[in-house]
Amino acid sequence: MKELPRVYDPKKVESKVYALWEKSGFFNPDKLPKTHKKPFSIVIPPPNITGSLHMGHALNTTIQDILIRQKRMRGYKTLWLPGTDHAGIATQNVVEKELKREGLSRHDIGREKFIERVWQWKERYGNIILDQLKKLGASCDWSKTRFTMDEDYQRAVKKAFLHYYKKGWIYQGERTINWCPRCQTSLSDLEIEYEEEQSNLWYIRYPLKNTQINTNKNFTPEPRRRTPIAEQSSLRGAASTLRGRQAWYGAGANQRKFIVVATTRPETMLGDSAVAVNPGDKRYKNLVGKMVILPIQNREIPIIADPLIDSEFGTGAVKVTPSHDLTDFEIGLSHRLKSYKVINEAGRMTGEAGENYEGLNIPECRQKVIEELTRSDLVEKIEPYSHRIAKCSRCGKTIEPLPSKQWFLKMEKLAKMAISACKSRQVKFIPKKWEKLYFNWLENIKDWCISRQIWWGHALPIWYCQIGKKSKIKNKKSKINRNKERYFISLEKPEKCPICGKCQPEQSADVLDTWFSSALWPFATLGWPIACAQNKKLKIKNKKSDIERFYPTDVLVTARDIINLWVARMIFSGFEFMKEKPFEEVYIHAIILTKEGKRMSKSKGTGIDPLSLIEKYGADATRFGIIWQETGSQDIHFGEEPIIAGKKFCNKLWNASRFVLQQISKSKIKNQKLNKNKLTQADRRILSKLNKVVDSVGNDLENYQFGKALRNLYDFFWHEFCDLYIEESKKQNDEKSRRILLYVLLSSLKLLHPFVPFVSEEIYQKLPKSHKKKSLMIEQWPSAPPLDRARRARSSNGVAKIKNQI
RNA sequence: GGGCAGUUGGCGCAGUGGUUAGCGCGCUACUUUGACAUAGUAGAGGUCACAGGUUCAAAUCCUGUACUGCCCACCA
Repeated sequence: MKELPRVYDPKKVESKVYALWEKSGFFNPDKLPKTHKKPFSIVIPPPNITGSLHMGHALNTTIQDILIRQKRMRGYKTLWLPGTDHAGIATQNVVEKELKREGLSRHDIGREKFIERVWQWKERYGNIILDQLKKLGASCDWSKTRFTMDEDYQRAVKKAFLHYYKKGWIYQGERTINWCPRCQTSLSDLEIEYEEEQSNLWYIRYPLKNTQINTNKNFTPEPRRRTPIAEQSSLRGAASTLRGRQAWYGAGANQRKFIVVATTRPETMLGDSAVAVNPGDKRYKNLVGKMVILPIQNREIPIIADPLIDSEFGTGAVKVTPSHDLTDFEIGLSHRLKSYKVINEAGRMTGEAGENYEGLNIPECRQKVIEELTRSDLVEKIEPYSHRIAKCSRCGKTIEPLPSKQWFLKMEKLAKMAISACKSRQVKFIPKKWEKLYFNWLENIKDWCISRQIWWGHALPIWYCQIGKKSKIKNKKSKINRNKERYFISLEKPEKCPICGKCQPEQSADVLDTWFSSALWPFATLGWPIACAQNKKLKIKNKKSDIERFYPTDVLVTARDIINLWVARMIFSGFEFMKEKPFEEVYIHAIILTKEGKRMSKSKGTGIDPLSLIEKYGADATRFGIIWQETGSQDIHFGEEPIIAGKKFCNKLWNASRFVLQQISKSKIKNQKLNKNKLTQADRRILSKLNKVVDSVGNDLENYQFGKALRNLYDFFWHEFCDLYIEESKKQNDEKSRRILLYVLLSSLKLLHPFVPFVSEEIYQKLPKSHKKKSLMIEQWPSAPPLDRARRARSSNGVAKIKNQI
């Protein structure tokens, strides 16, 4: 036999071994040996096509690969279904950036050309991330790769939309929603991130009706008094500060001239519809129902009482701007307030803001408003204030709440379904503590704004009649909405308009929230709805479709940040469309942070690229190092040291194997039983320790304790096998001990394979033919005799049963 | 404001009641012996955040404190 190199070189091995696996076909459940019957399936959390592998993916992928490889070796018919997500806004932004380098915007080339451009981009770059998963060793069935914008998938999405629509759960509404002025689209609450920012809290005087205010343009106000720090901290808000100032809170309401509101956004006062106080706030009791004059706009607005107001904040009186604040919108609804839209979709002031302000951007307008109010002596004071500003999670720009016509999905019943699925333990979170986050969101759910004003995504299957607005409707039976705008639902492009019978209807310009399509992932990828429709035919032929065989899937592996964004939505979608959970278990793994415990971020340069780790240390070492640090759902402060340990370990494994291979080449190893009586103390010890590790690793993997399993294996292999037994065998130097060497090595390779698949496979392939199958992937997972602690404790007799297996 | 984690040798972490608290990386000394110097052998290094309590026994259970991190929420 050719001498193996002294040092394990992953570069020479990995691509070769991966090619061997792909050629074997064993990634595909239907090409596994016939003995693999019981299905075990995982659908991958589809990475964005814009993504490139980061540490989170590496951890996520490695865990799934460990599960799949282990189950495959245990004889399951394993399917790990890969794919990618079209990632609406993210992808659109990337392509827009590309256009920008050419000096173009998407509007320059138009919608159709733009979408074409995105597809081109996808063809070129969209599968990069999947190739990167291959570098890690992922044993996905690539023949089943799916994309959330595949033709079949698009059909599934439309079907789902229609389903909800028929149930009456989809409706259109004018609401104040989160709007990103840069991405030019609505965003759901979950697509928003908050950033702490230093700003001010402005205290503004709103004159009560019938109060003269100084509108003299030449009036010079007294220098503004900054509230001394001591006073600020000793007093909660301004209420107490002002209490002493008879002018505002004096003995009788009659003496008051103003009500003071506190705000972080003075520019929105141009769109105020009311001033609100808490109903229980005694300070303002007599003012509720009175009118104030909104400065600048000189509009009469009421003082109202609403329980949403926190009387502890500021002065306890708050300006209400239904158009530009989500809470204010709610208040506006319940008090039937008029809504003034003073900021437009581009983040500029509208005509409604007044001609002096129209066209200004937010900071300009803010400054101008403050100047104007100061001139009229209506600024009570300005306090420095730090608060959290809503930012677009895709582009990082500040969110602007805006009133906008959007499509919503009613969440009440869906949320209930998702809650009961988990309460009844049909779907289990591991670790269980994450259920809390899930319940918390579902129990306080709002309807889901599913429309987005971008171009890249699933178009809403909604069509508008072009002249229907004017004509009367006669056909009442059709799915015609009777609002001002006439629209209908159609999965295909309609030949002619069912409403007016004449026009060429236009499809809605909106697309669906990316997560609407991701929510269908576990079953849409397996062929829903087409495969479900065909199931009857297949039954006659005694065949089963993928969806029948592999749905529900066994486990979903993901991180906590998308529990609500994605996991919850998959759960209710599964029940709604398949009448069945999408997965039994949800394993929530750690998040990988920098060594200092900070978020890894590309822009800050704190990220570590797993590909460079693979390049430097090899894929096995990278997997090893990541899993080594995975201990439950404790966040990982990522250090490179364990990867170095992984590299060393691979080398150790390689060299121990070299030794064993040398030994067994001395004489032919026969497959016959060991004579128990001839076993030495060391023989018994290693066999017993092997049994123990088989047992514990099996348990650890069942319980998703990957780091623990790996550490157990490491200790066993390095310290028990290499340090003790190999050294001992050198002394023994007989056939029996060589047989034990081979047996323990082979067992170790099997146990280690899910963790370090490349090196273990490479070594396996070097074993004598009589001792191996086509690939380590389909070797039988070792099994230890049933755990018998009592007996094992008494003596090292655990070896009794194992000898028959050698 | 609410919730959840964490605090163990230089660094990153295991360890959920019971012998001298372990591991990786690093460090010190010696060893190139015929698998491996990406190694072997030996070793240094920790009052297990702090304060109480439960117990025959606590890093481990309970209570509180401090610090750090994360998440959620309609503090405008």
